[in-house]
Amino acid sequence: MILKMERNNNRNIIRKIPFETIKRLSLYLRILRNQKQNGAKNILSFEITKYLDITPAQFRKDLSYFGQLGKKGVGYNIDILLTTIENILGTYEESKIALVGVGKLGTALLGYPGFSSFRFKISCAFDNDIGKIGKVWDGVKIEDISKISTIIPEQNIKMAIITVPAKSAQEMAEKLVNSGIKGILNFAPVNLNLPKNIIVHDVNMACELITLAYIVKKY
Amino acid sequence: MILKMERNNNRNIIRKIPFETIKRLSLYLRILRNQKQNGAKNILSFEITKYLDITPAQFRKDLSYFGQLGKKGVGYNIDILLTTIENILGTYEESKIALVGVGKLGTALLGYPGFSSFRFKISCAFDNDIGKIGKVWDGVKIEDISKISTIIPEQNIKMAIITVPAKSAQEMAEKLVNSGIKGILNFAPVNLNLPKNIIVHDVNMACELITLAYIVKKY
DNA sequence: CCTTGTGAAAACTTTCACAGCT
DNA sequence: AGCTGTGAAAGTTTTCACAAGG
Repeated sequence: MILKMERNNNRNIIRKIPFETIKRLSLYLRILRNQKQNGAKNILSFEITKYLDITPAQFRKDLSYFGQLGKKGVGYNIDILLTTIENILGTYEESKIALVGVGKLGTALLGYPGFSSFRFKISCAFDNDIGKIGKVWDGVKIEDISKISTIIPEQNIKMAIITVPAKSAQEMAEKLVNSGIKGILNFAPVNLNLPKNIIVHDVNMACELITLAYIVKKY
Repeated sequence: MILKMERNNNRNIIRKIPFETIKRLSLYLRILRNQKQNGAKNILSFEITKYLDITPAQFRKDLSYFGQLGKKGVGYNIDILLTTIENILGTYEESKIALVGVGKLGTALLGYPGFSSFRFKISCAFDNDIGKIGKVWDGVKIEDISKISTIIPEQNIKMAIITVPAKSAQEMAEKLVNSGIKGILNFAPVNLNLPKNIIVHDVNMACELITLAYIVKKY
C-alpha cells in the first residue's frame, strides 16, 4: 500500500512513502524521546535499531523519504529527528478521540497513559448501560449512545475507538460515521462494513495470539 | 517473512507459506464459524471476502497453499475449510497462557471472551501488588511475581501476555523466558530484548492510533 | 576512518487472467 | 456456465553494497 506522493525536501523529486515506513516512525519516536531524556544529543542508525527488530539500513531508508536528516560519519541529531517525525505524524497537535463502549476494555483504554504522550485525548465516552451513564471515569463523563450524533459534531471529533460487543459494533460504527467520524480503531471482532473513505484499523487480540501460537509451535 | 516450507498435500511440491496468509486464516475462521452457525454448508470465495478487505483471488491463493480445498464451479465446503484451518493454526487443542500484570488492561484481558473461542485459556496471572495477590478474577487466582518460576514450568505454559508498566517489562520478560516461555504478546510500550528464538508480538495501541490519525489527516 | 543516503537487486505479496473441473 | 486453482505479472518492501561527505 502506497500512502502518499510526497515532494522530497531537498531534491524536489516525487517519492512514494511505504505504509510500513509510517508505522515504524512511531517506534522511532518512542526511542528518540527516551534517548533525549537520557541526555543523548546524537544517535547512529545502528544504535536506534538495537532496540527494534529493524536493520540500520531500513532506518536510514525510512528517513530518506523525508530528506537528508543525518550527517555522514556523525549520525543523526535527536532534536532534528524528533521535530521532523512529529511533524510528519502530526503528533504536535492534540487529537480528540471518542470512545464507544465503556466495558472492561473501554475502561482500560480510558485510563491508558500511553495516549497522552502522543497528544491523543479521549474527550468523550458513550455506553448504553444506564448504570454507567452520567458517571465520570478518568475525567470523562459517560454519555448515552443517543448523544453521539450531537456531541461528536459539536466537538468536531474525527476519530473513534469501538469497544462494544460484536453484535452492536456495525450499528455504532454507522452512527459514528453519520456524525462525522473519519477513522475508527475497532476492537470488536467483526469486520465493519463502511464507506470506502472511512479508515478502519482492526485490533484483534485473539488473532494476535493465534499467529503467535502458530509461530511458537512451528519453531 | 516466510514462515515455513510445507509439503503440499496433492502434488508433493514444497511451498512457501506467506506470513500474511497465516494472519488471514484466523479472519477466515471467524467468518466460517459465523456462516456455519447461520446454517450455511457451502461458501464461494467472493461470498467470504465480502466481509473482509480481501479479494476473492487472495482468498483462493491463500487456501491453495494447503491443497485443493474447493470444488470448481461449486465453491468450498464450510466443514472441510473449518477443519483444515483449525488444523493449520492448531486451535483444536487448548493453549494455556500466563498473564503478567493485572492492572486495568490485564483485568480486561482476563475477562476477554474472544480468547476461549480459539481455545486460549489464561490459566495463571501474576502481579506484585499485595492488594491483588490471592484474589480471584474471572476464575484465575492472582499470584505473586516470584511464583512465575515455579508455576509456569509446573503447568508447562509456553506463551505469556505482558501488561505491566514499561519500566518492569524487560525484567518480567526475562523471568518468563527463564521459566520456559517461548512466545510473548507484549502490551508494554518498550521493545523487549530477548534471545532470538523467543517470539515477541507487540501490541501498541498508541502506534495504532498514530497511523490511523496519519491516514485520516492525509485523505 | 566513520556513517549516511540511495540506486539496484532481492525478497515478498497481491493481482491478473485463464485453463480446467464440476 | 460458473467457480476454483494457479502460473505469471505487477506491485510493494527490504536488503545490499558502495559512493560520498564529514
